[in-house]
Amino acid sequence: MESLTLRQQSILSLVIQQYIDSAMPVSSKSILEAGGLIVSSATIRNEMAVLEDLGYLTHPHTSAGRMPTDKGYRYFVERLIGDVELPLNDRNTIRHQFHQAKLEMAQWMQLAAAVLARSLRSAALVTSPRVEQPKLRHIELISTQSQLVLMIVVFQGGTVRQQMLTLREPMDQAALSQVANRLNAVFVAQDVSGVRARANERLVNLSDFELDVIRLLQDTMGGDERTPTSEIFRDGLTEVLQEREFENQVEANALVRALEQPDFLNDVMHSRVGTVQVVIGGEGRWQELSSCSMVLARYGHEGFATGTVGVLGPTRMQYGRAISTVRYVADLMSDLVTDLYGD
Amino acid sequence: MESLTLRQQSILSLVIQQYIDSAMPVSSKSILEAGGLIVSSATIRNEMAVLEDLGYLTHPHTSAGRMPTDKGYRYFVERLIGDVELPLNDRNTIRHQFHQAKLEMAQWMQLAAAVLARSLRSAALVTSPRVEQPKLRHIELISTQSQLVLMIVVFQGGTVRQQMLTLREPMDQAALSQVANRLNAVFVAQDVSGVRARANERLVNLSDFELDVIRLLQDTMGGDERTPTSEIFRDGLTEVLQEREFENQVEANALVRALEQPDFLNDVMHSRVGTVQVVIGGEGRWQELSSCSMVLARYGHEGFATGTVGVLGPTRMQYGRAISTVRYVADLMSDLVTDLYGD
DNA sequence: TTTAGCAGTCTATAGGGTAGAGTGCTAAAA
DNA sequence: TTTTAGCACTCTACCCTATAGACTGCTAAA
Repeated sequence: MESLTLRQQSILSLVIQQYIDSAMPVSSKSILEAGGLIVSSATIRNEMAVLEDLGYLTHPHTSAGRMPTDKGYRYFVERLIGDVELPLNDRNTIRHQFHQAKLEMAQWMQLAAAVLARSLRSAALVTSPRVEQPKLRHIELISTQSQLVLMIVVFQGGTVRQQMLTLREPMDQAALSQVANRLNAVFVAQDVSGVRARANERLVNLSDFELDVIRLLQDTMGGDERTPTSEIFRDGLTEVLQEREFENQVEANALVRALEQPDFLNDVMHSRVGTVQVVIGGEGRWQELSSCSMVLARYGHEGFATGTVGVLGPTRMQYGRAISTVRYVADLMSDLVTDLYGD
Repeated sequence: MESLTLRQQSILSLVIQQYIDSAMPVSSKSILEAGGLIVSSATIRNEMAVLEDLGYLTHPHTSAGRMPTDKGYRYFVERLIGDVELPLNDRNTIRHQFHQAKLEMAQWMQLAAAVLARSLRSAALVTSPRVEQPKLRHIELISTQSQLVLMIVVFQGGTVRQQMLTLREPMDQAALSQVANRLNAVFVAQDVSGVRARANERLVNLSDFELDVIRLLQDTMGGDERTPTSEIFRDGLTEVLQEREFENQVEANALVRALEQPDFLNDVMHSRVGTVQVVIGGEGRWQELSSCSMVLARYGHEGFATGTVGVLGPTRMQYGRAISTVRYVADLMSDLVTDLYGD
């Protein structure tokens, strides 16, 4: 990333801000009129040509104004916008919206998505917090039909997972409850490795059915990485489809398809590290997002339980506002995780 | 609904079928070429004019072919398509897709939506089964932080709901477990009214905290109708946005907005009665769906636990295939409900 | 009641011409 | 060396017109 003169930085900044507002290529004259610079439009044109040579701006055609490239946005995000905290006013509005919700994780996540979507007029994505080493809190076995059992597993922190398993021979509810009690006595407060260790210790004493349950329990506790343990909440698809760049039906479809694909989303949402991260134009990795940017933030407590919140909009996005809003919502979510999961 | 001559019925049917295929107004000549009728195009034109007078067809402009009105589609669906069972081939394909899933309700519903969406190239909607009079199976209280408690309620049939509540004064986990045990002893196997009755019987013996828990329990069991107890699973938004009628961005946005609005969906999905129901053009009730049709079916067991599956596409929809596919998927889901919830 | 034939209607498309918004370049000014 | 005025040049967006062609609706005959 070359270093730009102050004047070049100002011009780049002005071009980007105007382009974000208007979605139209920006002319040298309109930069002049925006004030702030005391040079002629010809000088601005020269500087713009330089910025284009350096790869920060482009041209749709000869006689059109300039618009930012992904590299331009990147420079803007990393060097030109100060890292402002969200104004008190907005903070209050957002906190107020959360205040009305009951203390339930699922509700909060849906709400977080809604708040982000409406506040930033973008699509919003929120993943549920994933506990790194879940510990068993309670296991329950429920007979539903002669040969079918519903297993309900509650983890510390309150995550609940349910799973069916089939019986080789019929068992009544009393027998099932007895098994559940035995398992609870042994495995409660253990994580996956603890469960494995304790199961191995007492292999001889376990019935076939108990072994089945334990195997399923281990699966549920994170044996296989393929099953994503976190849900994804979405909102604001409408908002982002309003934008100019998605008037074109093909682009719009590509975006909708991407946002409908759980695999794709999991990929995107789980690859984030650090506090707030800005992904511009798919960053070469996700072709579907070539005209989109994402602002993502982790929430929760590293090494314990973490999730991701973020917004997705056109590259022509209000980065400053987006970054501070996403960060603020992530902080609120972190507080909630602390409340729900303890310290 | 006037009665049409056989020839009028044939023409209406042909117009609709061709329009569904091509999305273009259908001319008298193309009806002639489709074969089946041994009359001239002039006669067909006359009949078309009659069908237009009766309200079954329209005209975008004078020199264009005919296209069906909502009334035309309605007549077609109710009288002109025989009620065919889904071909064995398709049945097998669909059953095969479900076969791979584990026996978990949430997974099945997501899968049902995916199967419908792909099989019919439409948006698909599936609501989770709602138990009419849920009975308590187990209640669990988990301390997360000094003043916060997570309540987990398991209903008969395996539905799980979680809810937070705040303590007036700190309690440790042992105390909480004791409360949970007492409540389980009293309230297990009761429905809402049972819970209310038993709570009233022993009001004097209950602590403030226990009263709080019972109140929350009653809420959760369906005290207030506003909280929708069923989730909605979606898929295939992409498919439906591909259709010609949604090239127009305004229409497309209206549809996306409608499908993002939980209230709207709840309204639509819970208002169905009967086996398979076809809603054409929003039926005057839902303006957002003016160019859409829905094919909906209930699944589960009436008076016990029921949900809805359905697809949403342009009014120009393959009704025959849609009806038999939706019905077949609903039947499969009913079987699953029987398996999971017992008879 | 059906049909051939034809006039009339409307759309979709292509061609051509123009205004205007912007740039790039050149040569003079600072 | 940097900045600027001025101007030629480019490209789009828009409007106007003309035309081909796809259908219908009507009329009068079969």
